Order: sequence, then structure tokens, then C-alpha cells
Amino acid sequence: MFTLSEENYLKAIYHLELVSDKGISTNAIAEQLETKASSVSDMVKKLSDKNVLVYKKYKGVKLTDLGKHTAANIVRKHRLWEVFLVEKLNFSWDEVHDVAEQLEHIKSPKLINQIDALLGFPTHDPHGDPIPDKDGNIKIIEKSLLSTLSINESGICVGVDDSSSEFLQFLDKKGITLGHQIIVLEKEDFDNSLSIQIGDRKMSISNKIANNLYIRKL
Amino acid sequence: MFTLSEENYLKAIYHLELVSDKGISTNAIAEQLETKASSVSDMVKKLSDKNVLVYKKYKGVKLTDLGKHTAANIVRKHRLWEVFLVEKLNFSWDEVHDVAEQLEHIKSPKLINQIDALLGFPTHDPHGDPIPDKDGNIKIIEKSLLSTLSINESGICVGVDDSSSEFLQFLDKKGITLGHQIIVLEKEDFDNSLSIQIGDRKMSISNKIANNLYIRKL
DNA sequence: TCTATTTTTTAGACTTGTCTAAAAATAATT
DNA sequence: AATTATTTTTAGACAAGTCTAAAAAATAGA
Repeated sequence: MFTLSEENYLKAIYHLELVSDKGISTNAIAEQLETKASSVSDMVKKLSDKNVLVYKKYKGVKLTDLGKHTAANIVRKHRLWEVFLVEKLNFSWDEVHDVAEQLEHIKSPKLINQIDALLGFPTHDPHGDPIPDKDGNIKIIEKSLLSTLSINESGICVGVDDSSSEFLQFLDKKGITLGHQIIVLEKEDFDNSLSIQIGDRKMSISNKIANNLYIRKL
Repeated sequence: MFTLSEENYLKAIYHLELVSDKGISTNAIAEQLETKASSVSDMVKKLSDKNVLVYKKYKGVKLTDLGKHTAANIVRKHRLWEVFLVEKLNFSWDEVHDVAEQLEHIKSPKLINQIDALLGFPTHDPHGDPIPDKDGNIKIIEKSLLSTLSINESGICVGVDDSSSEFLQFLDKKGITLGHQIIVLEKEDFDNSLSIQIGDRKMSISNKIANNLYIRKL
């Protein structure tokens, strides 16, 4: 069994490995967890003793299969709880993260399996992120940042990169929702802003927004 | 805000105050929490500093209004989660305690209010214990131990004293469920066992059982 | 290659919550 | 009332997790 702190380290390293594939550095972990490198050094030794990661001094860490499995399970719980909060308890997608951050540490296999069933075995959370299955596997769908589409290309809005409440609330205000189709009408060289059509509405969005919206191309 | 440990102390003291009404002794708290009196002494000082209880050395403790309110809120969360687990996730009443023990510490007023609404604002948990309202008030219903009923008295089964899974599973096996009407047919002087009628079934139950079942007399 | 910079680790300290053992206060008994 | 027994508190220690400051290793630059 793992402590709350250990679980948070595992989750952080898991997320870092999804992007970087080589050994995860002490500093990277410290930054992710908003803690100090010295604390990371200490914790990484403990986790190594528990066989969830391999640690060689000055060489960064790598999760073992056990570590990946454990971390994926925490992520699974986090995302299932997010779906639950939105679908069953009328939370909006910008309110769920902090609560899910607490709920993901609840230890009860039956609980999470029943939540999963109650929700009809969802595959993605409210932000479009995939939910690992019981074995820790995730189905990766091919997605591109909206900013990478060319003129006249279109796709379905499937996720966000930044899931801060500010950004999510901004999308709500603009009426941009996961599942909507988006067509790129024009790209402005000057500031890299885009003209897009979403449903029957046309609007202009900044490059910053386009860099944080994931699209599945059609 | 309170730590997990502080919340557990508050809950324990709250429960003890419901039975004893005078200052709660260090030893009583230690026993309730399965810890040592010295640990209780330490913690009680911290809680006193946080104004949730009044502590005078060697004189035991008493919750302040803030303390009662805080504790009642934890109990409220515990019991609402129990109802949720039974009503929405097909847990049986002997499985809910340990999970609720974790869930009660989740900090999100919106979460618990939505759970409350989803459940239709229940007033009692699956074991018949009352759920405190948002202000910490509980509606006490008049209940008696089955063992105190006389022959030919009857009542509705409304709660259990011992809510260990062994006892609850025993009741399941016997088909004794909250809400059922029970009539006392006979009392055996020899071993204090009872003959009862529950629905159209007659059965004999031991004194130990009768001492753990609460009845609202009719 | 040799210094300078950055990264990582170690050493020592602090907090929270716990424990054991001993001291102090209270309660019980003769 | 004096002594014994019990309860409670204090003192000191320990583990987990964190921090700062200093040392060691790795990396980068000249």
C-alpha cells in the first residue's frame, strides 16, 4: 500500500514519462509537484525500495511495470471521479480537478468499479483525456492541436491541453464544447489567430487558445 | 482546516459526548481511537488551541460549539456516503463503513451537498443512524432495544447498536431488515432469548441479538 | 581540457503524530 | 488520613515528509 505522498509522486512521474520517454530527472519531478529537489531525492529512494521505480543516482528514474500499473490506477480513479462529478453531480468541467485530486486516493476496488459501471464504462474524462482500463492500458486517439490545422481542414474538438478553470471557463463562454466540429476558415499571419466555424457560428480565436485545443481531424 | 487525525479525534469525542454528557476522559478517547493516552494528551492540546474543545488538565475535554459543528459535519458526510454506497452503488450495509471512513474526509461542500440532493435528502443511514443536517442538528427518534420490549409489544426495526459486518451479515441471513415490524411473542427467562414474529415468519433470537437491535415502539 | 554552471545528493533541522517510560495528579481503599 | 492504585501528563524518542544549506557529481563553455 502507498501513502498519499507516494501516490502523488507516482502520478507525477507517470505523467512525465508520457511526454519524455527517457529517465525522469529529479528537477522535473520537483517542478511538477511544486516541491524541492532534495525532497524528491529522498522520496525516490523510498519508492525504489518499494520496487515501483528504478533509480540510479544522478541518472533520473524510470517506473517499473508495477509502478506504471499503480500510477495508471490512480489516474484511472481521478478521471472516473471527474466523469462522475460532471455526469451525476452537475459539476462543471472546470470545478472537478481539485475534488478528484482528493477522491483519487480513496482505497476501495469495489467503489471505483461500481462508479465505472454506474457511468457506463466511460473512455474519456470531461477534458477529453483517456481513462486507463483496469490493467492500466489507455486507448490513445490521434489528436492534433487546433493551431496545426491548415485552412479548410476540419475536425472534432476532443480535448484540452491546459485544463485550468480560467481556460475552461473561457471555452464555456465562447460556447466551445468537446464533440463540436470545428472548421478552420482563415489563419492570420500577423498574430497567428484563427477564424473558425463551429456549428453555424463563426468566430476568431487567438493563437493561445488554438494551442490548447485538441482536434481529431476528419 | 483540520488534518485527518484531528478530524478523527473530533469525531471520536463527538460520539463519546452523545452518551456521557460530562467531560470526556483521556482514556475514553484513547480507547475509542485505539491509541495511547499520551497521544491523546498531546492532540487534545492542539485541538484546544484551535478552539474546537475546552481542555483542563486532568479534567477531560468538552467540545465547543465550533467543535460540535465540525464533528457533526464529518458524521454527516460519513452517513451520506454510506447511503450513497448502498443506494447507488449496490454496496451491502456491512460493506460501507470502511469506505465511508475514508470518504468522510473529502473536503468539498458542493460535493456533499450534491450527494445529499442526489439521494433525496435522506435522514438516516443504512444502519438507522440519523444524518446531521447542514447545521449539525440531528433528529432523534425514540428507539428502544428489542430486549426491553415486553411480550406482545411490537415495533418497527429502526437501527442497530453494533454495526460490525458479522452482526449485519447475521441479520441478513435471518432476514431481519430495517423497516420490518417485529412482535415479541415470548421471552425465555432461562437465557433471555426471545420468540419474535417478523412479517409472517416466527423465529427465536438470542439475547445478544436483542440487545443490538433498535425498535421504534408502536 | 579545465573551469564555471547547473543538477543532484547529502547532512542536519523541523513538524506532525505517534510511542514508551517515568513523573505527577487524582481517585480509591483500608 | 495515609497508602495504594489508577489516570493523566510530561519527557524523550522515532518515522514520515519536508525544508535549507552545503557538498558532490554531471554538464556546458571557453
